[in-house]
Amino acid sequence: MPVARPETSDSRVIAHVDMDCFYVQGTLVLIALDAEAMVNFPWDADDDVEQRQQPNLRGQPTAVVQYNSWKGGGLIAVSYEARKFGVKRSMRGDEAKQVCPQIQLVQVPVARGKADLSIYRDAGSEVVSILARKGRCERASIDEVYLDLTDAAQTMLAENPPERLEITNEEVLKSHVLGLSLDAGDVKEKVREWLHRSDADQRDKLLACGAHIVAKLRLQVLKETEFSCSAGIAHNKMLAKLASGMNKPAQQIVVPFSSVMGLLQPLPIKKMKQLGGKLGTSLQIDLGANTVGDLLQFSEAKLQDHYGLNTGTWLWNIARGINGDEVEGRLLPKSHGSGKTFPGPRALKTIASVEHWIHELSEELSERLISDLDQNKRIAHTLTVNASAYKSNDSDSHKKFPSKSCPLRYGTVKIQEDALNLFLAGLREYLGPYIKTRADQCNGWGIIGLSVSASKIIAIPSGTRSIMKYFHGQDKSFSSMKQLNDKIIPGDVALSPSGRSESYSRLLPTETLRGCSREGTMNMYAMHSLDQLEDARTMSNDEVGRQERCLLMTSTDREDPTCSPLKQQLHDGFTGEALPSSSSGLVLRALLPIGVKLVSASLRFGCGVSIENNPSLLLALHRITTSMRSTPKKDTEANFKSQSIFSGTSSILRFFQGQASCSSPRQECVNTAQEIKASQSLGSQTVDSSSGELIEGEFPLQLLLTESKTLKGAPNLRQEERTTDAWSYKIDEIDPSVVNELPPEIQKEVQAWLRPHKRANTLKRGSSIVHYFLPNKHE
DNA sequence: ACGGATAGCACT
DNA sequence: TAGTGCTAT
Repeated sequence: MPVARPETSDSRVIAHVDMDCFYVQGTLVLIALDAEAMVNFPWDADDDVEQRQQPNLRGQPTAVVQYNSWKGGGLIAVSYEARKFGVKRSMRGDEAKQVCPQIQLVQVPVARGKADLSIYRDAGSEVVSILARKGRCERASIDEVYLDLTDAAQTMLAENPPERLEITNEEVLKSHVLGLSLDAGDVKEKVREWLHRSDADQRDKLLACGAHIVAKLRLQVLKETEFSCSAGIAHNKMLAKLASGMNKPAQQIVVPFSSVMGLLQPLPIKKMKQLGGKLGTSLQIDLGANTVGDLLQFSEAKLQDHYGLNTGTWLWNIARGINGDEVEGRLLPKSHGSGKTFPGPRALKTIASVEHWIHELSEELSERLISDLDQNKRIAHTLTVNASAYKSNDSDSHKKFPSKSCPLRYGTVKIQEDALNLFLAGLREYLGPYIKTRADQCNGWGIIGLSVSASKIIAIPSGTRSIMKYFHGQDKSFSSMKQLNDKIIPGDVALSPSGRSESYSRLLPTETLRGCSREGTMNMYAMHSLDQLEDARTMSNDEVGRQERCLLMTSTDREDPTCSPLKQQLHDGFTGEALPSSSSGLVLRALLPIGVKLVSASLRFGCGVSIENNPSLLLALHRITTSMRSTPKKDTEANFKSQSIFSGTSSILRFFQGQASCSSPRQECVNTAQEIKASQSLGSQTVDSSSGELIEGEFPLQLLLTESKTLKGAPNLRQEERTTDAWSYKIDEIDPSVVNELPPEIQKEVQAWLRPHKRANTLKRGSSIVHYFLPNKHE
């Protein structure tokens, strides 16, 4: 009973909308295509035959297939026409041809030797941007959303109740209403009657309003995208989802409260979301429950005994049509991944081949991360590598390949290197203590699947607004994340030429380029929209700036710019020219700590100043702001607080002043993920908190600056894991008078930042920089 | 010795 | 936390 039970009488209006179809290639393709969405698109009739234009596949049995060389490829989507022939997802292309000889097979685009689903994702985003207009919207998958239309429905009911509402579109009359007897007569008339009757239950009226709203939305989607979709309208997510699949394609259905039990009772348990797998099987076998109705006989306690508190309560609830899950207002995915399988004979057996594919996957991932940053101002914080492998000779050949993750550094090359290192660390662990990695040999192992993914994607905070405003003369930033999302996501979906690596600078607005090039050639990526970078640039205006730039250059940036075309380009973007000097030394002094923090974070996370690395600066700043923020306990970013690396100014200053020149970092290999971690942790222990002195005689940051070299042979895994102590930031040692030199509009904020204990409580949370730069309260 | 590529989430 | 497992499409 510790689990809270959601309201039994749920009068929310929730819709689940499911795309029936999908995209094209320049024009149109589809996932589970549907007649209405079909427009002409190129089609490859038989791989070896010439391409011919298929003007119209409307109404024809069609399927989308990826990788056709082996048994015709695998189907990932099947049109409704083809389904009638028994064609099913996950069939082979050849099988599909057997049961449906006339089937048209459309191929998923291939990029970098792997299936590329970006067009589907883009299509999904298009639809989301439309569906999000009328209420809270949650992107549930690439082609599904949940909508919370409660507010809109209530408003509608108050202002324009159904019984007075004239039909503005016929679509709503095509709604299905679960439980409405359809035996006789004019169905439309009955639906009209149901939707508009004035004596209806309040909740039914709300649903009726929801039906109107959804009908309009679906028409809008069709009009703007040519995609059709189906929808379920009910009082909660579970019911809406369940219903949306009942009448496809291009239809919608309402689930009145009164028909919920009738719907669920006979429903095979496996049809319920979440119960399609092992849990559902267990319910059948262990409890003998084959329908949802069968679950009713079990007490909540009994279900909890079997499946735990949460799952038990959840089961008890859904058997009764109760589901309190909220519609999360989230239009964007929480992670990005790129993966590929190498089945059977194609298994990867050499480090070199693995490296190749990791590079390919990482490249795609990096591209998508840049797009995300560009379009949504979000930064991913964690890089994870996963693999599935087999061991042919050894005993426990069924061990799972461990997944490994590390902080994510932006930049294709960095991701490639980090990913490879993560893989190698995983492989080492997988193979056990004996590592024989003579490359290019049959080592008795094979890699069947590889995937590289990025998670912990967090929107860039807007903590430095007023400061940015001062330096920039105007406020281009967003005051809040929500605003940012609202502004960027829905409208701008189709705008930018989603990050091709050919020319990053071409993606920059000319305004940005002007601003940067005039002042030197630090060609900062995406500077235009990111106020934090303004700070970063300002910070680089004097000798400290010079040292920064020096420090920020990685060894490979400096020494080996030609290791890849991209790298070359990036290198070309940075010339290390002096930047104009600052106007006010005092301002700089006041802001120096911020700059130092930036630099420190940059170093810590191994980023350098180059186009592709500027996202890392953002990342760094983000880490700073999140780690400095005094975190409400519910804050999911609370984890960053333990990393508070910016707590020590005097020592930092000393540190910088002590570095008269920037010596060439010695080349050192970072061999494993552990070492990456260790070295990055090292950044925060550069200065000892008590003494304020460098811990090691040799400049330890050099370790950070070295790129990890690609390993072809055995990784040399060191076990030592250094633990870190955060610096303690001596805020009091900053001369308070510098604040007076600051422009009035930011004085208050900086002051509060310098003396948080005095000002913290008086300042409003939210838009203020103080919010982000407060030291952490402990626990 | 193939169902592929991707996501999200709960649990530990 | 990071890593595993399950579920879904």
